[in-house]
Amino acid sequence: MPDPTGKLGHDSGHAEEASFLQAYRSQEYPKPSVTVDLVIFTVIDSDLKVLLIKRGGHPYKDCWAVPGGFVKVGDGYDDQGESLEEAAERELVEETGIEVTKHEVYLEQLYTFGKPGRDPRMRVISVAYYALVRPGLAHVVQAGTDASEAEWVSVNEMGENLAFDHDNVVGTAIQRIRGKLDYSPIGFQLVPKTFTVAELRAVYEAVQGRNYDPGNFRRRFKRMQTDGIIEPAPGKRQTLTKPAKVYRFVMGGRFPGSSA
Amino acid sequence: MPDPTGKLGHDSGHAEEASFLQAYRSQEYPKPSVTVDLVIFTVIDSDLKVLLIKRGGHPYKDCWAVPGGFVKVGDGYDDQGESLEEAAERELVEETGIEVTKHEVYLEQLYTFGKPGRDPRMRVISVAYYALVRPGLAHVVQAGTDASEAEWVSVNEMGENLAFDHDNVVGTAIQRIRGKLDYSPIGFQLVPKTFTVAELRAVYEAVQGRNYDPGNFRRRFKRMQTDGIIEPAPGKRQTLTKPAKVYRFVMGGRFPGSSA
DNA sequence: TCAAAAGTGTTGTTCATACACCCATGG
DNA sequence: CCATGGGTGTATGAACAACACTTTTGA
Repeated sequence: MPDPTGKLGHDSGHAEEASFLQAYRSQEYPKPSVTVDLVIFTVIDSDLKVLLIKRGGHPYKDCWAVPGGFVKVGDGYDDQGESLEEAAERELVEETGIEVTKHEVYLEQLYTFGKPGRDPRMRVISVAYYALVRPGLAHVVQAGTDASEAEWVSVNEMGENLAFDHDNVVGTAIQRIRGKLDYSPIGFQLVPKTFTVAELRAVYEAVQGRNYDPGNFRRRFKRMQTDGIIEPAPGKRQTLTKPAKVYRFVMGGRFPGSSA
Repeated sequence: MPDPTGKLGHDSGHAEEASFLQAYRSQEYPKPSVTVDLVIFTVIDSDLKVLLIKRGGHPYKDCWAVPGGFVKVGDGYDDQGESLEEAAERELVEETGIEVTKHEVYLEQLYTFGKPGRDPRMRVISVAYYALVRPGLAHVVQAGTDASEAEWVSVNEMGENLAFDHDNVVGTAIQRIRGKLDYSPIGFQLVPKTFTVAELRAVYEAVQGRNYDPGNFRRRFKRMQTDGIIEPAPGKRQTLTKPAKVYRFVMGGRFPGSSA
């Protein structure tokens, strides 16, 4: 939208017209490469994990990094390529074999990282997304990856040695989901489609990195139920001791305070 | 970060790496244009306003749009150009004459819009920022704009007829500040450096589009004071009737719940 | 003196936290 | 029977909302 012509607009014969033409002939200006990076979360064994990929080539060879790829840009007027969201979904399928619509994966734009020098080869601007994958789907990962090593890494065991500025990217993503957990329904995206109170609580504890009082959490859970956010589901869950009721997330029910 | 070489990346020797990079630099893939758009807010007459610019050229000639410009990308290894943040700051100065550091303007990345076709001329990916400008500085705008019309437009009087997808951009920005107002100190960025309780309340009302109970808001105000977020400032503010005490924002005091 | 805005008090509701407690089941 | 975890009750305090109320000023 910002447009080159807009400000200088009146195409009279000013010195500004030069830059007008330059801007319009898009090839004159150098353009950055634009990629989409994906921070993919899941919860395994009550532990928040991120999908990392071991880099096979330079730079940062043998370092762990977050999966990502170039945004497909068309080459003309007719074809302007894919959207950022589509690029992110495509990347998710390529890396994990998981399809967003089919598996009801939550995918949201996180932040755009564009500091010069973050990729030593060239100017790269990277639009980061984060995805929340249900535990049951986590296994699919092995199949989707081509040759490169992929692994679920606990956010607690993760050092500060990721490739590029991916430490920052992952850190930002963690902050985001921690912040959103309390006032948006993202917690349900990290739990099986039917779940018990304790399972949801485990997710909350994994994300926030602290313990919740079981009784208080149950009350909070009940409030969500009366608000129509969750509802009982048929069946029970077998635990170590007493079997527990299972619930499911109600897609239509609006979360309190989530007008957006 | 996603990298081209990463996935394919079986490049063996270091010697090869240089030439590999050179080879890669040749633009095999088409790249998008990347711009920075700016949603600049201020509060005038207890009304939330956005700075819009009338477009002089096509497309969307004579439509109102949000200011924006291209991100400067270097053309080589040494120079990779300016960061997104720098581009946003530069754009702010160019359009309004306001300097971020000097005038303590709040500037934050909002969202990245990249749908194909949003600019009919070419593929444009636009990283949007929003800025919060104190009322006293709003006048500077007239000076900074070159030829093109610029105007503070009330968000309430704004239709759905902005250029490109700028309706969406502005709408997203409004949502953002509405959401952040309650749990972050952004409200102080829309008020003079010293302010009264009523002035801050007016800002809150302008942003949220609803009225706050003066008594209750005062209590909330006091709580911020005991929390060390704001402190009394010397002087008084002359109002229509009874003069009011003025306060100032304490830069160091951390906002409750704003760990990030 | 009167309107308007500054400033205070009171009450009720909701929600988070802490913590004590009962109940059912598998070992 | 007994430990574990499912499930319930109660008390406290913080914060918000609604609303009545007093005080201070300029016109």
